[in-house]
Amino acid sequence: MAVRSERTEETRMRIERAALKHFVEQGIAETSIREIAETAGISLGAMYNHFESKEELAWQLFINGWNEIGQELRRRANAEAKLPGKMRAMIEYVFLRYDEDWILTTYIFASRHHHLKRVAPSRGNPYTIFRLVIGEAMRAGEIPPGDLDLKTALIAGGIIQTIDSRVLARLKGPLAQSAPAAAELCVRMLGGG
Amino acid sequence: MAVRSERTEETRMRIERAALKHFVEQGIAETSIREIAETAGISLGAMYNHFESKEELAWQLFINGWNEIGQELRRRANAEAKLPGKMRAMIEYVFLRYDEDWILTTYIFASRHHHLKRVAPSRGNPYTIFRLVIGEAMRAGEIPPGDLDLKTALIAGGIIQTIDSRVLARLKGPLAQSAPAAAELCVRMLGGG
Amino acid sequence: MAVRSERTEETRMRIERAALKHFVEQGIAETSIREIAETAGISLGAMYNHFESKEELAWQLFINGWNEIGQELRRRANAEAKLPGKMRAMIEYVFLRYDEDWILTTYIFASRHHHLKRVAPSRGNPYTIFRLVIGEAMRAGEIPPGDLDLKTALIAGGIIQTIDSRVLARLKGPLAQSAPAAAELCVRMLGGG
Amino acid sequence: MAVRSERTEETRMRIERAALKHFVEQGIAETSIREIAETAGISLGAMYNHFESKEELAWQLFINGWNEIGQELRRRANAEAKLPGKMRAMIEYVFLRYDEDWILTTYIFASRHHHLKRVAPSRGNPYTIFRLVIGEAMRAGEIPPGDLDLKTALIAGGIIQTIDSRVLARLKGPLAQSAPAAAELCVRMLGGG
DNA sequence: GATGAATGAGGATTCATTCAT
DNA sequence: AATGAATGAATCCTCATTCAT
Repeated sequence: MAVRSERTEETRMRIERAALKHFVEQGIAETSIREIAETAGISLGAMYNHFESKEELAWQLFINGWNEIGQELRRRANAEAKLPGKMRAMIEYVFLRYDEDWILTTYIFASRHHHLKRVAPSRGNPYTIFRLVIGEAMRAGEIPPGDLDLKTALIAGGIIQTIDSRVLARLKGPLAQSAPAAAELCVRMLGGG
Repeated sequence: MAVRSERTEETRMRIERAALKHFVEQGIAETSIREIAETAGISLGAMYNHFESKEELAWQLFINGWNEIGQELRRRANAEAKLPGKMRAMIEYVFLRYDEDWILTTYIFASRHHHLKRVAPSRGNPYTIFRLVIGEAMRAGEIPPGDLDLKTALIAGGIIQTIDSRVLARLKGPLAQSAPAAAELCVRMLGGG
Repeated sequence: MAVRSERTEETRMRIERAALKHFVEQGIAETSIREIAETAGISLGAMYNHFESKEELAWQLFINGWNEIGQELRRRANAEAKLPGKMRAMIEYVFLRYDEDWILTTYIFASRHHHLKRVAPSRGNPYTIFRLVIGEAMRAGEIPPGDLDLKTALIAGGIIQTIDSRVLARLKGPLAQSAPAAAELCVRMLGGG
Repeated sequence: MAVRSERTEETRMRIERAALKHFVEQGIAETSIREIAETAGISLGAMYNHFESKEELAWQLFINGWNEIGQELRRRANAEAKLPGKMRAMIEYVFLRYDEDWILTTYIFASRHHHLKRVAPSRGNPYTIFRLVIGEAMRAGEIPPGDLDLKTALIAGGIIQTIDSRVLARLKGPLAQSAPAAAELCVRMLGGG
């Protein structure tokens, strides 16, 4: 039983990695189930023992990662007292996540438009966490007041673009080492520190 | 001749608007030529009198807008002497472009990943313009030195996200009026002003 | 224009005849769209220029024929004054229809279970017509009273089975020539004449 | 061993009932082995410990019932001396069978077309029994001579339709109580009594 | 006997593109 | 230029059946 379960789990993992690879390289719509199956080393039909549909597979990969990032961002932000620490912890986490598993992290951020219609804006959503953190800093007087949504968009968009640019090979080396610099820039933008 | 040409041009425009609408709402891959034709009010076959292929249509819509934005950004940046003016002029332009034609502007930025394999990184590319402007400001001593690519990513990504968030209805009203605030934040991030 | 329309109509007809042939020989579920297309001499994809789906094709073939038979039965019954005449006219029509186009007539009756969930019980429905005619004869005192539904089922089922048995090659020759005998038996069953 | 066998038998029964349910509700082709397994509460693979194939399962369910009905019809007909008694006994049996197990009886008659290619026309076949009984009555002078096949079709088809109409909710209450009326109508049709 | 993952053929449907009219 | 039928490859998904455990 344990053996079966392990094997099943292992197959599922192979499918997920294969799917991520193709989704990131070609896009979701441009990837066929057959391609994923071949890369995963299983038959076409077996795919459906593990996932209901291609869209569901894409969704599961997205939402699990999306929520995990959101939750971890919240946890790391809460562990720090002030904005600079929070911002640095958050950015560091995202960049570390990228260094650990660039393909998953890229997928999550690159496919967010495809899925965002289905995501409630407040459920473990990374955007929301950034918004909360910036809003609190404003209320605490750490940074000057201002258009919260604008600031959130600038910060969150900038961080995601950093990953994007990396994928397009504009930035080299482990991304995490850029986290302090990025965090400092972000805090400075917000008028803190 | 003139009449024919006007009509043709008008049909072409209808096709482009129809395509943009569907591309933005559903994505390029998820949009069929038939849907575009129906929305444009012409027959399926007639599409091919105006465009070589769906991919070519998507590409033309993208690259024309992309280059236009890049060129206009360069022009506006060049018309200003210092970073704050440049940044403000650039952001204002992007936001005005969005207010004028949100569907096209959204399409350009949202579809950039689909097309970026085909885009040389330096040809009238908005990223490149931001990079040049920030790089010049560094060399001129207007802002402290630092990782140019990181800064470019943070600035450019932030601005694009602003549009994205607008589409997801997180920001209201004409976007252009947020340009001064956004520019100031960006300049501050870069350590200028 | 007229030519196009004629051609289109001719293609549609070829599809319908091909579909009927396979549906009757193999059953609806056991017939593939590809088989129909091949028999009709067109490509697989072209099928969908003429019918939305296989189920829709099967349904159109059924409901058009079903309603036509119902309406004609009503017309022929109305043209006669008394039960024997009505019954004979009705049965004759069904049998003639079979002799003219056995494949369509067989299809209609053999596929009725597949479709009957979708049919309102009273809209031009052959059963309903038989029921009306028998009910009127009862009220007119032409035949003794009794369980109307039972009688309708016995009469209608018997007539349809006649066709069925013919298809299974138990009855030979033109079916229409059996109409008078069948009608007489039915009237006798009902206690008329 | 006995225990095992009982369990096995019980499982087999559950499969059969599940299959009948789906076959009657959806049709044979439209029912998957997986659906049957789920309704029966066993795993997909276990199905094949009990039946060779879906078609074989459908066939066994049909032919066992079909032959049982044919044999019992013959037995009941033989136990009566004259046509009215025979007809009444036969119809009563079919109707009782329906009241006892409508789902099986409905399946048998509704699926007969699917299987009839495989059925020899004379092996315990209910049609054949009706044909024999009517033929004998003719030869015995109980009823006037006439087209035997036509009469058989009318009688047998009528009786089956009675069940069909019941399923479509046109007739209410236990069907068996309609047997005397139905038998009388049939005898009258044949010119007997 | 039971389980459910694996297989791979088959089927419905879509779709970009072509082409005769 | 417009029309829309025709083409056939491609895609998603289903399903009967097998088989290792």
